[in-house]
Amino acid sequence: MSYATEELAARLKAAREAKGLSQRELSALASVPQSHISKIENNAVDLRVSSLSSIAHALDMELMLVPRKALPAVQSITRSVASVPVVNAESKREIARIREMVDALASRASGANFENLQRRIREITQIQSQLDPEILQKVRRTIESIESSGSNEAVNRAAENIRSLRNQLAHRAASHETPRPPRPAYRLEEDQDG
Amino acid sequence: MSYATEELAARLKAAREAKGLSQRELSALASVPQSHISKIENNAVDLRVSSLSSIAHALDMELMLVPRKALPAVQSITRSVASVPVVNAESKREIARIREMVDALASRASGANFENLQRRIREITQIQSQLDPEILQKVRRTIESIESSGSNEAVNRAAENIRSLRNQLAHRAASHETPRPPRPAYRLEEDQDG
DNA sequence: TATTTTGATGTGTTATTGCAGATCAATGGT
DNA sequence: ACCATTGATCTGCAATAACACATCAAAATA
Repeated sequence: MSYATEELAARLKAAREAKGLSQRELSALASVPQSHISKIENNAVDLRVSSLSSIAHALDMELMLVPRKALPAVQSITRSVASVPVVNAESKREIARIREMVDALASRASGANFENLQRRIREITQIQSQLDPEILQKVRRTIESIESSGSNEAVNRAAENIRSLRNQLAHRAASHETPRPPRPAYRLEEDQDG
Repeated sequence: MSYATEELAARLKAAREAKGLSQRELSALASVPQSHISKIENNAVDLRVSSLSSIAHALDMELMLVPRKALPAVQSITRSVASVPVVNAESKREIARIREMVDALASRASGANFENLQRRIREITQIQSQLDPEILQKVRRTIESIESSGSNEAVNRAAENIRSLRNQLAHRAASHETPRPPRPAYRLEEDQDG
């Protein structure tokens, strides 16, 4: 469609992929037909604000009006937060599979132990940088080991296991990763006219 | 309409009023019927993204998708930039009148001198905080003085005059205004879970 | 290789926007 | 008192988003 919406469409698609969701999965979350999502991502429709908003919500995003003056700052912030740190397709699939398994498990297991496990999983999948399929497969196997027994003890062991993996990742990241955003990276007052 | 769009509508209205534009003026700028703008501001329609976008553009705003994580930071920034610093109705009218006069003048006058004057006027009307009707009336009188003569010299005098007024305002603001955002006012990583 | 999943595309129907143009009460300006 | 402007509201009409399905080729998975 118009140039103005092009970026929004791209952002939606990027956000969905960053979350490792298929169009159909997203369509379920946002209660919108898959066909429609496809059209939207291809910028083939001029959709309604409510639709855009609900899809954005499903992707943990918010639709906002930001003053031109604040644009550079806002863009910088969203970039630094959303920055999709190159999680390859295989990792995404692995993450998706793990999520499924946990969801399936949720019907049987419950309680503080399980919630703890869920948190650990959320933690490790949120690291994103340094996430590679091997690690994720370990995570998956760990969870599979619960599925058979289902005991509280197994849940705890898995949680601890995953925490350990997460720490390994964090350590790896700390050693040879981008040290830190060196500059503030945004400022107000873009000096828009003399 | 839906709760989600309510804030957008409110922001549009606020932005328009902050610019001292009437619905009809905005409708001209955005090529959208006034009746439609009224409905939009009252959140009575679920409008298309292109419409929202074009109106936002006319108001110097941009439609953006921002990740939940970045929301607090972004809101803080946009607030600090857009912060409608209580320009009362009378001042708004005064500003509008000044703009009209300048537009009218633009048909006769032109050149670097006139552009300079225009910039001065933009500057002073953009200060917004500390703008009171008295000052604005002085500005208007100054411009009126050009209208009669129309000489280049008069234009220059007016520009200088307005610059002086602007400096007074800036000084006033610096002395007993909010000193500075004392805290960063925003941070990333809203610690949204565990 | 066989199966499943994914994203893109098509069809028909319904609901609603968006536009045009007019009206109106309230407010403000002269 | 008179006139202009503002914002809200109504009409009809055309365009099209949104939906529910269905289908399909390509890619991923088994």
